[in-house]
Amino acid sequence: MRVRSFRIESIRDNPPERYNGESVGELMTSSKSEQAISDLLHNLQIDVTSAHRTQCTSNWRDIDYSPDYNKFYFILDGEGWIRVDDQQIRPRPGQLCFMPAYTNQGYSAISDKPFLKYWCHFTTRAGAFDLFQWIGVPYCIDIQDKERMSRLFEQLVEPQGNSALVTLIRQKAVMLEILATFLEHVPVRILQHRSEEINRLNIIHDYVDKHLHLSVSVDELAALLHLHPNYFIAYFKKRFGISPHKYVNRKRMEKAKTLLMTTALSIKEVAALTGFADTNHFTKFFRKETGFSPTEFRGIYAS
DNA sequence: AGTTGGTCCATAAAGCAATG
DNA sequence: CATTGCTTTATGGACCAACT
Repeated sequence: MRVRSFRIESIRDNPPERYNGESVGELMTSSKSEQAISDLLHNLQIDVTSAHRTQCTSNWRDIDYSPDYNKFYFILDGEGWIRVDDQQIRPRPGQLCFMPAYTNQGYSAISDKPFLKYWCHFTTRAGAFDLFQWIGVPYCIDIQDKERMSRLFEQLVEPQGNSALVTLIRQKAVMLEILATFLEHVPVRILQHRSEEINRLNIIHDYVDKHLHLSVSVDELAALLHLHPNYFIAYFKKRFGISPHKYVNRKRMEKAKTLLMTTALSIKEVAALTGFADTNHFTKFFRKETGFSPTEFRGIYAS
């Protein structure tokens, strides 16, 4: 049996950064935070559970509930009231409202002119949580190009495709486009209660990045976070949706692909730079992951 | 020489349950 | 929440063969 020793000495040169505990959370201005989020986005799973264009009635109302899906309202006309956590909003036509999953919400008509709106329910799974359990965004924004947003929602509501398969894929594509447009126009911050996890993911990311040419063991990574290897594996997988070892391998493949596309290094050299002592194994692994042998891949994608 | 592929097997990684 | 001991699973390196 392998004894997993806890190696304190390997921690010193890379101490985990403590989050400073500010209430607002960290604005995602640094590439460091974006890095962790884009790591999470590697296994983003998007699902649209419903999408409609609805003329609400005056009894449109629910004042206390917590859905397990996110919602967008794109207001076309009318007026109404929305609450997310303790923030109350009176959205106007032309505004896009976002209500994150797992937060307490309420909504109500407030006059005899209830909302006419596009709306959708969707999830954006990233690791253990929904993307919006990692990041915080404003709940209501003005949309500049209202025609375009209307078109997108129309496509979301009535996705076009010559088969159920294509229709579903189109719908996901449109949902992603709406999401991207939304995220493009809002400040994104790391949610405070997730910042420690984001920091931890960043520590792992940086270490793996720097040591990819060596073989990075799970024990080393566990030591970085001062956690027992067995616990670390479970922790990492639960939070980030991928086992540490698979994460490292993903990084190795990303680097291998880049090297194959952008350099003329031999396969042997690429293997060495991505932590494979053995070219045979590198080739086999690469084919398993990409469906191509390294030289095939280079032939297809190298510029 | 360089690359790809197959099989074997030691051991690292992952999973599990008990415990503090 | 985190650690620990134990079991199961999967990986990756060694070695060999074939092909360009």
